[in-house]
Amino acid sequence: MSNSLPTPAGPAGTASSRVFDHLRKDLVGGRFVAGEKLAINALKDRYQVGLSPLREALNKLAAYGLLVQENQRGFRVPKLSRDELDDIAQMRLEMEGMALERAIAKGDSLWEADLLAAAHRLKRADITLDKGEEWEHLHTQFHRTLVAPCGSVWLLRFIEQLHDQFDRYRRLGPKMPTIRQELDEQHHQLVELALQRDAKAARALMDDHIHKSYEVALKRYQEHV
Amino acid sequence: MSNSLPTPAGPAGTASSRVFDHLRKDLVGGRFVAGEKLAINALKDRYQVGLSPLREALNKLAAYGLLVQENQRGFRVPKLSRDELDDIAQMRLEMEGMALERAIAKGDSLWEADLLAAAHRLKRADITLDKGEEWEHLHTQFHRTLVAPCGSVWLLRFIEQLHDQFDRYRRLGPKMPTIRQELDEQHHQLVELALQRDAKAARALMDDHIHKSYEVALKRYQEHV
DNA sequence: GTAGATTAAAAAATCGATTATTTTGTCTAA
DNA sequence: TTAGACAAAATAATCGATTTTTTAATCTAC
Repeated sequence: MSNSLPTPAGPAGTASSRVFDHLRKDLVGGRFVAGEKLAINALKDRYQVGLSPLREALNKLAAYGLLVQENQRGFRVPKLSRDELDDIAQMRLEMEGMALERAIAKGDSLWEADLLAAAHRLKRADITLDKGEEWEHLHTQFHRTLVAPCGSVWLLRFIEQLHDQFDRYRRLGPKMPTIRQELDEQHHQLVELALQRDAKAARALMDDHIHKSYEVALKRYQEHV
Repeated sequence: MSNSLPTPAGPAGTASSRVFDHLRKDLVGGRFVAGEKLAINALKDRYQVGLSPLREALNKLAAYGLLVQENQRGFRVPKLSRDELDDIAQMRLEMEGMALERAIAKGDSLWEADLLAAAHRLKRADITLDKGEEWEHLHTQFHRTLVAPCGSVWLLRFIEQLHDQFDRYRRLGPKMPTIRQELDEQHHQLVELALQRDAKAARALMDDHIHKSYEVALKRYQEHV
């Protein structure tokens, strides 16, 4: 996939790619206030990095949609809005539904194994009572695995981007264990339907899953305003 | 649309945004060889800009998908492939079809006027025998106008991105006047169907339009390899 | 000859300082 | 008071030089 975003940079990566990954996580995880203007000098200290790599990371994040750049007045965290949340959720419905159907048509047995593994890891992390980012990462990974063999690099790319945007809403507040459990069960049902190659039922469930997630995100958003 | 790419920066914009716009045009217009490694120092001279703003522009283009960035080894122009062209075309079918249906459902009379105007300008430019980028710009503008009132910022954003990618293939070689005329007629038929609010027929025509464009792009790609 | 090590040249990434622009605060005149 | 002008401070953008890493070239041991 020659066009995908750089994979997370380990200790060997450049300063720019490391701060990009870190900032992306923090932006998606709600560590910044929506609408906030970023104080570049403060970020320099916070992420222990020089001005040049920092600015390069900020530029990438702006092109990716996690920041807004205004000429001569730096970078801000994009505002949140009900309309945009609705937009993002609807786009997720269309695109992840499409991707899931294709993945079910194309996925091989290696995919089946990966999917089971991803679901298992996610469930385990849930039991181990979610220390920080761990569950979030495995959750992202699960959804990524689910649609991975859809055959379209661009579809996957857009879905990833939409997930990041969606999570800015979903992760506004603290955990909601009640709904969470319901959503977790759907993950396993999704695996089952995928293994049975029941595209229609899987898509319906995916729609429901996204819709329930949307309700969580909307509640968070409304509480947060 | 708080999240869209920066609008073209006039003389008042920053060096970074100006070189971004320029590079974007050149990349889409096939002024670079696919797969080519970019010599940053050469670009500095070519675009008359310092290293910092240039690198910021390159970073944005990489996040946008018009460049590939490899840690510690700079930037390259993405390779072209048949598979990717197919992917892009299929995504265009799905997304522009969706956008057009929604635009027809939502567009008001101002949109109708804009659409007629955009189509007219495009036709005129065609008669005036296309001096350089002019036709390309009006063509982009026409397609943008067509789907503009679809109501989804993210859908529009993705379509824009796909157009840029698609045009890397379509604009590989010289003009093809024969097919071009056929495609130009479709632009007017699209306007007509849009004004009649015939979503179904409009979408069918759009599918055909994209399919014909795809055939042009594919031919160009195959000749170019 | 050829794989592997060594060095020299080139290129990428980063730093520290400078310049340009915006923002803030203060003052003045209606 | 309050709109507008001005100056001072803060911030953004850019430059030029330095450091780091990769690439190319050369050499050596088998």
